[in-house]
Amino acid sequence: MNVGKKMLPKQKEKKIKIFEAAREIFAEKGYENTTMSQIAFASNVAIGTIYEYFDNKEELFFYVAAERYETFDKELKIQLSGIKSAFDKIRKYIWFYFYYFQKDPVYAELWLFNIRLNKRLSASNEHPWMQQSGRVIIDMLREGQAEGIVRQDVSLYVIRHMILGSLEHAMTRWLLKGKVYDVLPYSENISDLIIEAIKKRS
Amino acid sequence: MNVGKKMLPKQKEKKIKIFEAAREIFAEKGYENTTMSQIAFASNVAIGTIYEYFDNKEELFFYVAAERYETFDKELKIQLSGIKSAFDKIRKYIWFYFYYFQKDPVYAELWLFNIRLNKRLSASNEHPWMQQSGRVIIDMLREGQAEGIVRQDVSLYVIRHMILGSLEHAMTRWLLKGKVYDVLPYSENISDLIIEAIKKRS
Amino acid sequence: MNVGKKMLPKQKEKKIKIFEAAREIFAEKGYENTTMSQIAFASNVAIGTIYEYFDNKEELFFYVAAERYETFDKELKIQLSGIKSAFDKIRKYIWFYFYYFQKDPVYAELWLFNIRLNKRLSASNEHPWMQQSGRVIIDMLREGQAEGIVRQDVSLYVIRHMILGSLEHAMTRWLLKGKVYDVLPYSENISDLIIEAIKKRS
Amino acid sequence: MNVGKKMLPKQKEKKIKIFEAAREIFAEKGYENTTMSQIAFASNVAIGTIYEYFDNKEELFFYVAAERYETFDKELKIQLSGIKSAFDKIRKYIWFYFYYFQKDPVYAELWLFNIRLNKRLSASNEHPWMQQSGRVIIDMLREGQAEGIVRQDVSLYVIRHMILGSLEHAMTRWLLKGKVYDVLPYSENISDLIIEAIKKRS
DNA sequence: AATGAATGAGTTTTCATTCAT
DNA sequence: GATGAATGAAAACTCATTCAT
Repeated sequence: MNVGKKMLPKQKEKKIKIFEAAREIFAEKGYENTTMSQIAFASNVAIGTIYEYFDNKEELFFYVAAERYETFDKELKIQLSGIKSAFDKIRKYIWFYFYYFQKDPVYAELWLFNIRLNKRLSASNEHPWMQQSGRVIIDMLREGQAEGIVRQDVSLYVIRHMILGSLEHAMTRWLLKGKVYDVLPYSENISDLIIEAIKKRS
Repeated sequence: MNVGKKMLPKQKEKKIKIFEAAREIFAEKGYENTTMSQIAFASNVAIGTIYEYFDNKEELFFYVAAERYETFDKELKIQLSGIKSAFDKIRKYIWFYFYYFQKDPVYAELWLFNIRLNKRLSASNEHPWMQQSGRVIIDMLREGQAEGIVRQDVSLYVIRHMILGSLEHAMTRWLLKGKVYDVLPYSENISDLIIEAIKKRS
Repeated sequence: MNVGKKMLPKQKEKKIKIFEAAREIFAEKGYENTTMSQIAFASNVAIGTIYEYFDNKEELFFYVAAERYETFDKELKIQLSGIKSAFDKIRKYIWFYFYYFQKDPVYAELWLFNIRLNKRLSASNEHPWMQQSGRVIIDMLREGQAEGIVRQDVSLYVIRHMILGSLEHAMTRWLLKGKVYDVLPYSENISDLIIEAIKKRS
Repeated sequence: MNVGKKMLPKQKEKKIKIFEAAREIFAEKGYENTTMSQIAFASNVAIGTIYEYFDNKEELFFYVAAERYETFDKELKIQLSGIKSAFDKIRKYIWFYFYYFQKDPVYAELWLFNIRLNKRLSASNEHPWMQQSGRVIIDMLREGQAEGIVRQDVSLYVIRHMILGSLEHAMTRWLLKGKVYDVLPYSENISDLIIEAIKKRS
C-alpha cells in the first residue's frame, strides 16, 4: 500500500496524520465503536477532510489493515533473511509473531479482532495482500519439503491452518485475559510442537 | 441452559421462537449489525415482546451463546464416550468439531465470529461455561499423559492453543471463503499432525 | 371521596391495596416517572386488575389526589374545632399545615409537586373538592371580619393567596433542600406575619 | 447566560431559533411532555442539529431556565434603580413580578410549573443563578431593617417565603384558571398586606 | 373478577456522510 | 483543498393499555 501516492508532501502528511489516528482508535475500540469524529479530533483535522482522503469509514479501515500487514511483512522478511534451514525459519516466524504482537498490542487487537474476520475485506479483490499474507508460510514449508525435512503427505494449507491457528489462538487469549502475562515464552513450545508435527519421518 | 423454565408451554414456544430467530440473525450479521426489530420481525413478534423474555440485546446474545455451547458439549460427550485411548479421543474430538460446525454453519458463524471474541462475555463470571469450554481437551491430554503416550515437557495449555487454534483457523477460513468446499477431510490430516506433535518420544 | 362504593368487602380491599401502593409511588417518583407495573407489583396485583378498578393512570392519580385532600381536611376540621377566635384558628391552620406535611412528606411531595399544578385536574368539574380545598381559609377570614378583627379592605381571595402561598413556598423549599431541617418552627413566624398583615387597624 | 458565545452570526441565529422554540414548547407542555422532535419541527431544524448545540434535552431545558432568570433579573434591576425606600422597592418588585409574568405567560408557565420545582436543577451547583434568584428580596429587606422600618424579630428567609409564595400562588392560580382575568391589580393589595406584615412597630 | 403476555407507537440519542462556504 | 454545521434515518428500549384466557 502506498499512503499518498501522487501527493505533495504537505498533503501526504495530513493523510498520514489521519491514518495514524485511525489506526490507534480502530485498534482500541474496534471498528463499530470508532466514530469518524473521534478520528477527526485525534488527527486534528475536520471531519470533511477525512473524506477528502478516504472514501468512507470502511475504506479507511481497510487502508489501516493493509498497512498493518505491510509493516509486519517487511520486518518479517528482514528477520527471516539469512536463515537457511526451513525449520529455523519457521521457528523465527513463530518467535517474530509473538514478539511483534506483544510489542504492539494495538496491532494485535486490530488484526485479531477486526481485520482477519472481516468478510468484506476477505471477499474483496482489491486487497490482494490479504491473500498473500500467509504465502510466506507456504513458501517456508515448500523449502522444507525441498530440503527433505518436511513431510509431503499433508497439504501445506492444512499445516498453515495449524501454524497460524496456534499463534492466533494463543494471542487472542492473551488479549482477552488482559495482557497480564508474557507470551513470548510460548514461542519455543509451539515451535517444538509444530516442527514435531511436520517433520518428515522415514 | 434452559430456555423458559417455569413457563407454560405456550409461552415457552414464544421464547424459543425469539431465541431461534436471534440465533440465526446474530450468526448471519454479527452482533453489532443485528437489530432488535429484525429479530422481532423474524420471530413474528412485537419488539416489546422480546423484552418480555430477555432484558436486553446483549443478554439475548449471551443466551444464544450459552445454548450453543451446551448443545455442542452434550453431543461431544456422547461422541467421546466409550473411547479408551487418548489419541483416539483427540481424533474423535477433532472430527466432531469439523462435523458439527460444517453441519451447523449458523453455530459456526456465531461461535467463531462473535462469541469467542466477546470481551464482555469473556470477562463475565456469570458465564462459567465459557471457561470450561476447553476443559475437555485438557482432560484428554492428561489422560494421554497418564497412559504414557503424551509428552510431558510442554504445557497442556499450549497444546490446547494449538489444537483449538488449528480447528478454529480452518473453520474460519472455510466460512470466509463461502463454505464452498468440504472441511471434514481436514479432520484426518489435522489429527495426524497434532498427534505427531504431542506424541511422547523416547 | 369514597374508594369502593357498592363493593363487597373483598373487592374493596383489593382496590385499597392498589390505591395505597399508587399513593406511595406517585409521591416518591412523581406522576410521569411512575409506571403502572410498579403499582401492580407494589400492590401485589396484576396490571390488568388495576384497570378493573381505575379507568387509566390519570384517573388513579386523581383518586389519590382526592383522598389526600379528604384526609387532610378531616384532620384539619378536628384540629380547628373548639377554637373561637379567627386568629387562633388561622394560627392553628398554619401550624397544622406544617405539622401534617412534615409528618407525611409523601403527601407533601404528592401535593406540592404533582397535584396542585395539574391542569387537567384543575379544569375538571368532577373533582369539586379541589375548588373547595381553600374554602376553609375563606371561612375563617370571614369569621374574623364578623368578629371585627380582620380588615375588610382587601379581597379575601388575595389574602388566601398570601396564606397558602407562604405555606407552599416554605414547604416546597424544604422538600427541595432534602428535608434536612425542621419546618415546624416556621409556623409561629409565619402566623405572626400573616396576622399582622390582615389585622384590622383603626 | 450567553447563547452562542464564540459563534459566527449565522450559527448563533440557529441556536437561538432552537432555543426559542424550546422555550415556547417547554412552557406549553412541560418538560416531560415536550419531545425533541417537536422542538426540531418548531425550530425548522433537524433533530440532530439540536444536539449540535445542546448536549441533551435536560441541558436545553436548563439553558432556557437560566435565560429566563437573567432576562427577568436584568429588567428588574432597571425597575428598582433609583428607588430609595425599602417599602417602595418591595412594592415595585411585587408590581414588576405581576407585570412581567402577565406580559409573558410563556415564561410564567415555564417558571412556575417547571423550573422552580426541578429537583436536579435545584441540586446542581452549576446553576448558581437559581440560588441567587431570591437574593434581591433579602437585600431589600435588609435595607429596610437598616432604615429602621422593617421588623427584626422574624427571619428574612421566612419573610421571603411569604413574599415569593404569595406571588407564585396568585400567578399559578391565574394560569390554571386560563389567564382570563387581570392579575396586575393584585399587586397593590398584596403589597399592602406584605408591608403591613413586615413593618416595624414600636 | 383476575390475569399478565403482547403490543407498537413513541422516546432520546448517535453518527456516517454531504455540501455550501 | 479544507471545513464543520447540518442532516435524518436508525438504534435500543419503554410502557399504558388491551384482551384472550
